[in-house]
Amino acid sequence: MPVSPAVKIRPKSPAADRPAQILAWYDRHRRRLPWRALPGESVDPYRVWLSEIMLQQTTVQAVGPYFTKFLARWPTVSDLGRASQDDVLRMWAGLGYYSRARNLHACAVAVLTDHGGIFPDTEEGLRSLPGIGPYTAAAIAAIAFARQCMPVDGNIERVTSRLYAVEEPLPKSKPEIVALAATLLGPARAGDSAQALMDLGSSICTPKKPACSLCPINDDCAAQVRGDQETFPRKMPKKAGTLRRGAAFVVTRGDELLVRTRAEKGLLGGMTEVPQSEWLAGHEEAAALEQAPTLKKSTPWHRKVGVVTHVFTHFPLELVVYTASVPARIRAPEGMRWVPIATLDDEALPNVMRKVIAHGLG
DNA sequence: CAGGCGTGGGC
DNA sequence: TGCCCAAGCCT
Repeated sequence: MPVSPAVKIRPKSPAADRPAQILAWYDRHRRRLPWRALPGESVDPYRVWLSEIMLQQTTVQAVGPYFTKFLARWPTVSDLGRASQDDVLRMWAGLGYYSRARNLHACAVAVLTDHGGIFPDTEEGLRSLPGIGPYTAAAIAAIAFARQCMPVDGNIERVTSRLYAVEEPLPKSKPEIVALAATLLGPARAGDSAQALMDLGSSICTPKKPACSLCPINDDCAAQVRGDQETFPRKMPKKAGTLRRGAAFVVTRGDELLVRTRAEKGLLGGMTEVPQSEWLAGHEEAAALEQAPTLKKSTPWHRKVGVVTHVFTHFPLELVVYTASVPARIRAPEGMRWVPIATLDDEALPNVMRKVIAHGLG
């Protein structure tokens, strides 16, 4: 008996079955990650929270070692709440977006002092804590507490916008995408539904060259049917930042280096740096040199050949590096301190400063 | 509410 | 190389 045409064109996954299709795929292809409980294992809200904060705008690969380090040093949220912010910043150094580390510590303190060391178990309660926004609150509520929430991150935005071919560009389309993503939530297993979409987005429904042939809901995807799935999600063009320049001063006193701590808020807040000029778009090197630390009457500065470049999210940076070596009797100027070069790894040094120091000492 | 806020990897 | 991107939040 010949196969009827109707059989060939019937979708294999009607829209109503999407949540089940997605969960079935997840049960076969889920990633095993350090912060994920295995099937049947109890979920630790602390681990879920810690991983979600670290994963904000950060790749799984980068987070791995940091998550392990944090968990070993502070096994519970109460342990973290009793730590000093400086210890937390030092442990976070290199991971970027340092306000996350400050908020992480503030959140642990709040959970310890205001909630007896127990995380709130609702989306609303979580949302009130520092560093926990709409996405993270929904993610923790769903994954750690089985609440019926669908967090919407970059992955889920992409999957959803392709599935429904959402034409409106982000960020205006965000509310629409959030509403559409919620339809992918099954009647149970909310946390698995969310993590399934994230895994799907990271491994199959990728920004470039998505592997649609492997997707469990490919024949149900509006963009895939049209063939322009790579163009989703639509986004508003972002404007580029202006190049800023400055001068950094690498001053040694024997085997010690002169450093200071940045202001608590703003760019690289609370992190360690070498003394340096302001970073300005209309930078003039002579003026920058006037902002060198005052050490003795005529410190002989040596300008290192070349520049250190660094690209922040919103502007590129070029730093020229001056070095000086001063005698042992020279004291650190107001607000600065000497630290042994051998212990620099223990400082809260952002990567841009590690580049500067390497350039200056090299 | 648009812009500030790090870093590393992929192409 | 230069650009885009990666489990966003805060103001």
